[in-house]
Amino acid sequence: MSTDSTRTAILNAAERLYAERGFGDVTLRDIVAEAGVNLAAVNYHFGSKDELIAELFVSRSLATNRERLNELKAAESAGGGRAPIDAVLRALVGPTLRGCLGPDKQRSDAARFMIRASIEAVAPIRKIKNREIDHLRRFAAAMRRSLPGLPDVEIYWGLHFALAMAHQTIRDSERLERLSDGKCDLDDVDGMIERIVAVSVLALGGNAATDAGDTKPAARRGR
Amino acid sequence: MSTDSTRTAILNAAERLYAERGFGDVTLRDIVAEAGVNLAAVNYHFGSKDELIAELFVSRSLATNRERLNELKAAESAGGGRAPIDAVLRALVGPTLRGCLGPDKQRSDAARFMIRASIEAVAPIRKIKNREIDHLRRFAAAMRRSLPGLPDVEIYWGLHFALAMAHQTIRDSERLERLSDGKCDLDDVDGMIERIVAVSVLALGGNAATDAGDTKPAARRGR
DNA sequence: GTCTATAGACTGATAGAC
DNA sequence: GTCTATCAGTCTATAGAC
Repeated sequence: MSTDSTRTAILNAAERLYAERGFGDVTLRDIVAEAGVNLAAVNYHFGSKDELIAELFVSRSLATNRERLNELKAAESAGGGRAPIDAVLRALVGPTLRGCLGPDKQRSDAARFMIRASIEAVAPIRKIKNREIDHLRRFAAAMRRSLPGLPDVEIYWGLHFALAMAHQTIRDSERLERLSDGKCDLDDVDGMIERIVAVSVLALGGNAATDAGDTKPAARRGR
Repeated sequence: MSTDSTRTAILNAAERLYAERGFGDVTLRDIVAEAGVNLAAVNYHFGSKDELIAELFVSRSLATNRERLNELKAAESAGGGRAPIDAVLRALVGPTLRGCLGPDKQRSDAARFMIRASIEAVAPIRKIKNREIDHLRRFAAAMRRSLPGLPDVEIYWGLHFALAMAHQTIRDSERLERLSDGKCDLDDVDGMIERIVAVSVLALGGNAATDAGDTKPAARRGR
């Protein structure tokens, strides 16, 4: 037993139980029983139940954000500081989707924990998500570099819709599978990413061209 | 005071407090204090806290579903049993968005309650949402009538993406407003509806034409 | 650092009098 | 139907042994 084996035992047990039964149905006593440690250890190592949840969530989402930025950086380097819009969007939604869906990932505790976090949105997690805006601004900037002629408002809506499709696909994957009678293949993560990227590119008004020219692309066709 | 004034007092107080502070931070004691009734009255009238939340949610969402189907029926009648795809999608996302967003609606208890329900997704509400599939099948059928040539899988993805954009816009309206520095006008509900409908139509592969012809419309453009 | 033991506040739920 | 009183369960927090 090394110095902080108790700490990691708590983290692993908590992630497993939250992934399995959700946040509302798992008590600290369940977690310490699963981890084989004492109740007081949670308070000693994390301070409170909320901080334990927060620690689990931040470590996972920092990893995803790092992956996103690495993909973005690689795409922009390859293009001499300016990546095609589909590459930017792929860097935005790819890591999240690959982290949560897919034939194997679906069963990993980490993936199911992040899905729970997305669906149930408990208080400590909501607070962390609100600090995510700075991270998204980097992608808005990359999209602006990719589509210089496009008004800012279109950039933001496009970014928002891309995230919307990605997150809701993670949240409601079960419903989509049932609604479509299995016709929508949720194990084909790459196909799903390309689908979302393609729709987002269309929403931004074109086929990943460098200059947009027109100022009112896809939306606003009035009724 | 009629027979069930206590019951409605509880419902109103609960909706108001949940709208204001969320589900996690409102106790039954807060609700009965606000309603001016006794603690035991909640259990007498509703059975449990979860059933009280469920009753609030079902009554609101049944109203939205009714509105959706009315709009759909009107559009299909006008078109002789077959509505243009944008009208079908407008009937799907319009009532939800108008019910939750907009300059005045934002402040109504009912609207804010439904936004909370969408974000926090507490257990009793999740269970109800899972029974919503039959309702969505009606819209999938209407979309199929509208776009007869399109493969089912495209119908389902299009329906899913339309709902994704609508729901995530409701859930994350605050973040979008901050990210865009107010450039995305979330008070312009009609503009937002048209935007989502337009993108969804593009995702389905065209400009609301009657026959799709091609079988692989928007998505799947490989990397 | 980890544990036992326990305190104190709060929660949802219920039995039983009226 | 409405109330009081009370239950068992939860969480945070801490004192003190090892």
